[in-house]
Amino acid sequence: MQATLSALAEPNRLQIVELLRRKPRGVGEIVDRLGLRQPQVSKHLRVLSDAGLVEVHPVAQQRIYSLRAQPLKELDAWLEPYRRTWDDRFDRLDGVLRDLKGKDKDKDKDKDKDKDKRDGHGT
Amino acid sequence: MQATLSALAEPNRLQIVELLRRKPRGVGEIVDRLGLRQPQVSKHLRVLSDAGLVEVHPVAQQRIYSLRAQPLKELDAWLEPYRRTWDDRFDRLDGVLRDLKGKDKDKDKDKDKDKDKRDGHGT
DNA sequence: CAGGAATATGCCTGTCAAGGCATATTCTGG
DNA sequence: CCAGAATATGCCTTGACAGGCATATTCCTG
Repeated sequence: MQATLSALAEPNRLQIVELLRRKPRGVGEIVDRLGLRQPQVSKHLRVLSDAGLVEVHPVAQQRIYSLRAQPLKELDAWLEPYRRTWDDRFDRLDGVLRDLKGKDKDKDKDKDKDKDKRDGHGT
Repeated sequence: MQATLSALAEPNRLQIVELLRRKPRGVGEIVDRLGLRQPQVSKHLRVLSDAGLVEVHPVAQQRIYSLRAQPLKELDAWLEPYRRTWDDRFDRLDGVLRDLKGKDKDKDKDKDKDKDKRDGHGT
């Protein structure tokens, strides 16, 4: 996840990924389309490859790079819990604010703290 | 999109976001939970804020930060075209490879290549 | 108004990553 | 084996950025 995000955070890399979304392509074609230098594209592809975002298939002296679905699926899965809150959770801010304003000394115990304890974030 | 990805690419920032997914929190609480130094947390929150990922609500001297849905929704939307290809498109690699092997001077039949003259970096 | 809590900012430093460039590497055909 | 195409690597330089720390700022309370 972290790896996926880091890899996609680079603009050129993101473009490469978007380019590969259509179909697999050789390095030269990517160089051509994005107007980048060949070595740099190779390096970006390396990073993407290390992140598992692309895979390569040699054809003669060419290397055809194609997208791998898994990392993006994981990103999709990561978004899942957020999707769930988009509807009702976000506007509970008011409640929290009100709660904070009406706080007193007894809150030192943090009664709502232990309920946060059980999270289970997997990334 | 780019901004969102860059912001989330930083591990601590990602953790902050995941922390805020549960509910809005003040800076101090984040500092406490993640074991980071306060100034650094403030800086990360600043970045997240600039990226539109969080918003702040002052309550006395406290600043309550909460998640904003939009950027994540956009990320979700960005994934949409990929979701579509996860089923059938990715294994068309064989076809492309076969195609490349059997071609001599026949370039790709894509026609959107004339607009790749752009040098800028785009979004 | 003073004191103090909660945050934000400024400055400095070390690290790391991206671009540029030359060159190595791999593969094909003759 | 040689030449050449397609791609990868190594080295160097520079800029962005995260962390550390001191300090400024804001706001509440007595």
